[in-house]
Amino acid sequence: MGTVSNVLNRPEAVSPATRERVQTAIAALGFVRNESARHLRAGRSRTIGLVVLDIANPFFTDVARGVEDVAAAAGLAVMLCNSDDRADREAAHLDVLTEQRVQGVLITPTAELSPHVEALRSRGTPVVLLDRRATGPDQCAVAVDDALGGRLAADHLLERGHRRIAFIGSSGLPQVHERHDGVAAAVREGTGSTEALTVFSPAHLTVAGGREAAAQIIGLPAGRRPTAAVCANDLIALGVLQEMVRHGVRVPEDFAIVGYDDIDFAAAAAVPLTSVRKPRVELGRRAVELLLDEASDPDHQHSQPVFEPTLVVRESSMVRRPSRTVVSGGIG
Amino acid sequence: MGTVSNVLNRPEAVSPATRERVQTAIAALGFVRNESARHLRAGRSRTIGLVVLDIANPFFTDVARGVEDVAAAAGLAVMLCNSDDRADREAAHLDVLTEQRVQGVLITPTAELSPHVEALRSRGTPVVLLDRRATGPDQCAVAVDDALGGRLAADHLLERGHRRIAFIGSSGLPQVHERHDGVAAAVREGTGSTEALTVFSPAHLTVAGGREAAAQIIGLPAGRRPTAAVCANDLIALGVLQEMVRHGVRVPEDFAIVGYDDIDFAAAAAVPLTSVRKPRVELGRRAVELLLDEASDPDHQHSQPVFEPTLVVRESSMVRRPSRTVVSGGIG
DNA sequence: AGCAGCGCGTGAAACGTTTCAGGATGCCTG
DNA sequence: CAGGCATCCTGAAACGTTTCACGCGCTGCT
Repeated sequence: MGTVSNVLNRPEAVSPATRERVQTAIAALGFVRNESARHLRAGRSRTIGLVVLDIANPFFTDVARGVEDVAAAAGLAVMLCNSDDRADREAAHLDVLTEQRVQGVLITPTAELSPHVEALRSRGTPVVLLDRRATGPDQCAVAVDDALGGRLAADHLLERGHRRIAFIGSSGLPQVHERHDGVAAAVREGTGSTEALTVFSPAHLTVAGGREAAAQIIGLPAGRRPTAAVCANDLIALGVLQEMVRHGVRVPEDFAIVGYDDIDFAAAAAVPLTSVRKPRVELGRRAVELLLDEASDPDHQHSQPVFEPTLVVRESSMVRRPSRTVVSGGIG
Repeated sequence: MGTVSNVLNRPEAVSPATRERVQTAIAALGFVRNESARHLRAGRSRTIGLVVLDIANPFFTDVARGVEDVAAAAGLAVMLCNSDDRADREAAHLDVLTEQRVQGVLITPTAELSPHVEALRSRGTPVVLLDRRATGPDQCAVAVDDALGGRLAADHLLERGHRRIAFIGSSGLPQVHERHDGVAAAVREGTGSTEALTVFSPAHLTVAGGREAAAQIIGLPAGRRPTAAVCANDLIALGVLQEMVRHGVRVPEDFAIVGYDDIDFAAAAAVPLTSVRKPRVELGRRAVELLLDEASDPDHQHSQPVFEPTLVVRESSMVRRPSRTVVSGGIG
């Protein structure tokens, strides 16, 4: 009935008497609007999608918190989807979101950019990349200067006297690649050598992945073993820490560790972790703001803010190496 | 068009030629079904809601993983909602889920059972309580025997010689209350005294809440200070640990800590945490299974499985107190 | 007193899908 | 060759909401 709709949406257009009567009826019947019907009629839904790489990584739950705050304030529901860094799961989630005709999608994509993302955009659905740089100027993206982050981490270790450094992180993700490049550049400039950096690529960016990489490092002959590691995220760093401790390798005395993201658990670790801090909640908030603008403003200008990370120094890297100012990464 | 619908839903009812033709057209136009229209017509949606107390608590993300696994296998999308232990946010989420006519809701409710939950059930929407006992026989619930969990934790500490024990957890949540009761019963039986147990109720079941309680404990005169704590969850335990370490209190020598949930980070803590393990993923899986049964089976029998927790002993409680077999909690 | 205009309520159409009755076509059988 | 039947497609109705045109009755102005 038209009047009911008016009572709910434009109560001022209904006489007080009728309004009252309708509201009583609504309360008595326990009537609740059917969102699907509203959506069907309106052509636009009141939901946005958020697709993350790993829901078990507190970094992403913090981002999600920022997303939910802003979305809720705008009256939007959030569908939180976990791709687990698998393209097929990501695609499946994107299909569902497409069928639901969500108003927009925030996504930290898996390694390769799925055609499903393009399909969404070509339908006119705004897509904002999260913690990932845009591939072109025609879309919004909220990113972090990961080359800088990598550089901060590496410079810190170099300053402490480390001359054989490991970078631990799978190679697929561009943001991880950027971190690696930052580390590599800093190490090259700091040591004059390209051999001072060893790269380890565990299968996943998880605690288990960290343990796996640490086991490899421990397996190296002492002379070629790195004395410190920059990890692609804090989960890896925690895994490395666990495995080192388990094998009696002292952190930071025998091996220094720097994580990335600065999740809350980094500070609570067996040895509190030095980490590269990103504005987690703010990333999420900002991403939704861009999404909302793109969805509502007809002459929306795409925007690609890049946040600056900072280094938070804690115990896991707080030792100065005996100062042999050897420049090349030779046998030590 | 009816034929298109048939091609998508009952392809065998369409001649191969037409089928082919329609599929080509679908691909060419990038046609994607409108889920809202399907839902409107069908009367039932293909979405379920999951409302958790704290998305930043890894316990709940592990539960969510179990939920997603089973839901995805059944072709259902999951709306993950975070109530942050606030009744108003929970109510808002439940309203949204009601408007979306979700097929069912899994919820770990805040302290008091919201009337919104009853409203949902009276509309015929199945609601399964998660990590929470049912209030009556007329609903499904997946719970853990938290009295047993509390008992396991307390017995362990008593066995190690502790005679003044703290329980740290806000009083509002029934599951926390049950843990407390288990601890209290064990302490009473083990010491013959009711004064051996002190309860601390931080504002939230978070790391910050743990720090808050630890500060209180540290503030007590040495003679009345507990020598160990059972925490209502692992986040609290981590907070307690941090604060103790910060104040130079040695764990476990000066103060033993037992957590609850056994999240992955418990093992990675500064001092690896003894914790009461719950089958996290399994809780989620089971909850969805019950939900699906209730939603589809006309003569569904409500079921209220209770899982048994186990104690995982780690370093945070691994010291035997000097064996003064004092029975009452006197000045020590 | 008559009419313009306003305030409010009514009813129908439309959103995109599924379902189902009905109709067209062609084949088989008697 | 006619009747019956199976196969496949077509068209209309329905889901619940919003929107919009319309119409009714009242107020106030001339």
